Order: sequence, then structure tokens, then C-alpha cells
Amino acid sequence: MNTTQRADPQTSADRRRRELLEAADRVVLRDGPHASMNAIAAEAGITKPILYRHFGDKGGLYAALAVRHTDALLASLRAALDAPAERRQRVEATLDTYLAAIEARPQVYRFLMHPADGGTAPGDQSEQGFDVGRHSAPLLRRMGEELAQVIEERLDVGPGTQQLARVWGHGIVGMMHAAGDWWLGERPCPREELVRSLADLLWGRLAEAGDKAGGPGF
Amino acid sequence: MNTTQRADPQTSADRRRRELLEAADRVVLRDGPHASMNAIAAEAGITKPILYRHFGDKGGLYAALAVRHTDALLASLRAALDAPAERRQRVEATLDTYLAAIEARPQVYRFLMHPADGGTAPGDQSEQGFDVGRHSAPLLRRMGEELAQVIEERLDVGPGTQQLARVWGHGIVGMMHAAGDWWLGERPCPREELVRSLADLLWGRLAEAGDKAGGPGF
DNA sequence: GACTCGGGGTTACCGCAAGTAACATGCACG
DNA sequence: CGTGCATGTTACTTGCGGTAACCCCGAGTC
Repeated sequence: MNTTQRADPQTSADRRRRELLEAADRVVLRDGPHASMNAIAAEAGITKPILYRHFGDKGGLYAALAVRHTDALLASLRAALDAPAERRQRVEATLDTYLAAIEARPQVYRFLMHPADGGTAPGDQSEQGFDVGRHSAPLLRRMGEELAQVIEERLDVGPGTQQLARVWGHGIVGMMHAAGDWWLGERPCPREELVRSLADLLWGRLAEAGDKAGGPGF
Repeated sequence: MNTTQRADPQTSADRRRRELLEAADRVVLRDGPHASMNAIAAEAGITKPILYRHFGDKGGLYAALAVRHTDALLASLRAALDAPAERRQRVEATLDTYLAAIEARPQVYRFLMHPADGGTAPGDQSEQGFDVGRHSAPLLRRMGEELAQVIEERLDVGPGTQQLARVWGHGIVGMMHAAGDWWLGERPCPREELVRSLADLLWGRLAEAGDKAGGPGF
């Protein structure tokens, strides 16, 4: 270890990396996900090649950015999920936490939801074009897995619980995401109402509801 | 009207437009959503400016492409939604139709799920950067609205039905989407099982399930 | 027949962003 | 001193979206 003026390169590089991420964050949040590497470099007071040395390519930088925000959001979701209360209460709290987050910082949300887009590099010929479905943003996947784990740990639905938990985890997250996205765009109702409606859906109110008179029933 | 050799320009332009869309479809399905305008033009046997004359810009072309596929998928979903059967049956049929579609043609699916991305043109200064949430692919929105309408028409859940229907419509579509995306990537189970699990979720099995012994409950 | 007119087409270009050499500088260590 | 290494820069290449300017040819008109 070097204790003179020159800090050891590991720590120094890490600090620099964090600074660069801060700058990138500012730019991306200001200009949207299409911010250019030049712009980010300028904001950080340096030039492009340094960014590339640190993050490889644009995808790398964005991935690093996404991890930061994703971690933060996941942490608060976990807190809501772990609160000591009735199940329904906790589900509502989790929904509300997520919605409050995307409401408070839609730019972050929009950035995080951008699909990875870095799967197939130019000139890939191992697979013809792209075959897999894997399209969703990493955030959605991570939230889905996280929720799946919580469900599996705490719920007992007989045999096949594990499988069911994963399906439900991803399904619920998707429900939350799509409804939230729509709500954020149209703002048709206050947040609590949305939360209640979604929880009602999960509580089977759709299945129980009566048919409207006259129609063939739903 | 001109009945000589020269067809009237309207019809002719429409035919040409369809041909161009066919070509674009082939390329996009082969190369992914990043297919270049040059490549598409080449596939159609012409050059770029013609594409721009017909579709304005890349977004226009992609929108036209998306509308075609979206219409097709929506039509088959509507059929499943309208089949004469029990509610649960119909829900399962609809889920299965969607999943079968994305399973059969993941490239189309992936293309359709790409967010519009054309909202904020370069140089937009009416809003600072981007504020709204509106991120999801048009397909998701349209499916959500469609389902919402069906729910509202056929279900009676007392006052506020309309609002509830829209929330549920978008929520259910999102659930279907996220679960389908995950399933398509990992293939952890056969399709019918996924369908059953999702329907179970909508039928409130999560809410009814018992806590696992020992934990604080979920 | 000469002359314009308009649709379909092309070449050649602009601007811009990602990514990459290749070169320059400062600081520690032998 | 010279070597190594991290840090930084300028200047370039490549590829894409988008456009301007020109071209060709069949049709109608005088």
C-alpha cells in the first residue's frame, strides 16, 4: 500500500468511477436516455475515451447507472415488503412504494425501463439475428425474481410452490409496471385509489364480480 | 379516372406502400429492430429517399409496421375474449392465445414491444427534456384499453366500474406481458401450466394462500 | 414535334454519435 | 536518468438517419 500523496490506483479509480457516474446521471436525467457520450464526458469535465476506458462502451455505462438506481429502488421495496402488518397491508404498501417512486422521478423510471438493447452486437452470427424473447428491462426481471423469492419464502400453496411463486412474482411486477406506466401518463385517479384497485384485482375481485345484465357474461 | 395503362396514382402508391412494408417486415424480422433504412431499401430493391417519401422517417415506417402486427394480434385476442364459455375458460383462452403468439414469433413480439422512442425530437425545448412516464410499447397500451373496454362492458362491480375496468385492463395485460417475457426467456414450464398459474393469480389464490409455518406471514 | 409537368428514382452529401488509434503528460520507483 | 503506468487529449474512422439536387420518362397540351 502506498501512503504517500499518490493514493493507491484501485481506490482512486473507484472514486473517479463514482464521479463519472454522478455526472452521467445528471445528464441522462436531464436529456433522456439518448444523451450522447460527448455530452456526458463534457458534464464530467473530461473527454470520451476516458468514459470508454472506465465502462467499455455505452451499454456498460448505462448498465452501471441502472444498477445504482435499481438497487436503491429494490431496497425500498424490500422495506415495504418486510414491514410488520397484514398481508393486504403489505401488498398495498409495496405497490404504493413503487408508484410513489415512479411518480417522484419519472425520468429515472423511464431510463430504467429501457430494454437492455445491448444483447446482439453488430456482426453477431452465432444466432441468426435474435431469437429469444428476453426484452424487458433488467429492473423488471430483478423485481420479479425478488418478489418471487419473498412469495416462495412466506407462502404455502402446496406442491409446486416454487414454480408458482416465480410466475406470480413476474406477473405481479408486470401488472404493477403496466398499470403504473399508464397511470403516470394519464393520471386518471389519485395514487391510493390505484393501489386499492390493483390490490382488489389480486384479491380476486375480478373473478367474483357479477355479470352485467343482458350480456353473455364475462 | 384514367383507365389507360397508367393506374391512378392513389392505388398505385398504396400498392407500393404495401410492398415496401413487406420488405421492411422481412428485414426487421431477420435483423432485429436495429435494421438500417439502407438495408430495408436494399431488400425492397430501391434506395433510401423513397422510403422517406412514403413514411416520413424511420418512426413512421416502424409505426406502420407495428400497426399491421398489432391489429392482427388484437384480432385473435378479441376472438378468444368473445368465445362462448365460462369466464375462467375465456380468461385462460385469452392468455393462451397471447402466449402462443409470442411463442410462435418472438421476433415480431420483440419488435412490437420496443417503446415508441420517437416522442421527443432533437431540439425539443417546450418541455425540459422529458417528463411524462409514457414509455410502454403501443401494443401494450392498446391491449390494455381493449381489455378495459371488454371488462367494463360485461362486468358489474358497482359504482366506479369504469375506472376499475381500466386499471384492471392495463394491470392484467402487464401481468401477461411480464410473465410471458420471462417465460419465453427461461421456458421453465409448459404453456398450459403458465396459463393456469396466471389465472389462479387472478382468481385470488395469492390472497387465500396460507402462511408458511414459522415466518411472519406474507 | 417541342414543351412543360409530375411521379418515381438515384447520387452525393450533411450532421452526428459511437468507438478507436496514437500521441502527450505527470508522477513514482529502480 | 529512464522505465512504467495511469490519466488525459486530439484527431480520426465508420455507420446511420435524413436531405438536397438532379435525372428520367410517360402523359397530356399547344
